[in-house]
Amino acid sequence: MNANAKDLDLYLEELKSIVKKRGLKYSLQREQILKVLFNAQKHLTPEEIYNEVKKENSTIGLATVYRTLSFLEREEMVSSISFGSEGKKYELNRGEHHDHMICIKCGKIIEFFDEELERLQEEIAKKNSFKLITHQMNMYGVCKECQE
Amino acid sequence: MNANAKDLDLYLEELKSIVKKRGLKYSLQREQILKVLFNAQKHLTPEEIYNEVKKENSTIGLATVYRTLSFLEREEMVSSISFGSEGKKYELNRGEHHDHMICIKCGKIIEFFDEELERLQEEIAKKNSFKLITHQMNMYGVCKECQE
DNA sequence: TTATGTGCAAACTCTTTGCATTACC
DNA sequence: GGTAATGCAAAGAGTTTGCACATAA
Repeated sequence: MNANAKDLDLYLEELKSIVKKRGLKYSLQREQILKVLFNAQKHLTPEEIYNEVKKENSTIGLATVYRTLSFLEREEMVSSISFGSEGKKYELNRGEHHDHMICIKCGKIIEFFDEELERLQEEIAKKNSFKLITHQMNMYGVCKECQE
Repeated sequence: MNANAKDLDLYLEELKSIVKKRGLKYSLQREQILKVLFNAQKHLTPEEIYNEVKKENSTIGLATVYRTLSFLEREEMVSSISFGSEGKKYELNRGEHHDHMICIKCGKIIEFFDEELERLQEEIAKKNSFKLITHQMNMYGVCKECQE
């Protein structure tokens, strides 16, 4: 059992406990969708998730993917991001908050976390009597590779 | 002639010069859409813009609004923002860049500008060899009024 | 057993496109 | 007069919903 497999188990446990807490049911589909999100090294569209799950479970429906993503987002296990004219993309919440640098050439999304940025926002919110819940900082530009 | 009327004229002049530069044509519809964006005190959906223009010009088509918004965004006269499950909303670019605080209760968008935030981003981009072009910082939370 | 989840298809919303007509230059 | 813009309707994309059936608890 490697570290990754262990981590996945933790997510599956979390899913089980949420499902139980809400009096809902655990299903293979929910597990498969979560697994795909876990294994992805990037943000995925519902369509991409659907195609990925389909490799293991040819009968899954796209509607199930949409329903599951809404459910997982409501339960804060995944987050979505959308930019430009592209649709929503989803990622698994891996604990700590982060922001995004988005390459306008290749579409790659680079995640980052900056302590000072977090502090600064709190300050700006306070200054405006705004009760901050979450934020999304998206920086658009050209990634290192695409500059060459 | 008040200050506002003067400002609007400047935007109309800018539109005329862009249209000329591109070898395109000036139209009443483009002018009316720009005027609506100028008068709006908030971000507008294409549908809202369409309804607003319709009050003065009952034959305008929704497709024209979409086409004009794409055009104005391409020419950097307007910007769009989209959040949550809501569609895109548009605003006139009034010269200086700003970020947004979005109230999750009433949907209000509060604009702000913070010098230090701008500086910090440049720094983060540089640290990651990312060529920054623009950014969007969206802070989600509850506005002063909705906290009461 | 019984309520929830699923798959399918239809419906819906938002946006884009083709085309004949209009209007700008 | 020639070309771009418009309005309309139809087509597309992305997403949601209704319903019968399957399945977890």
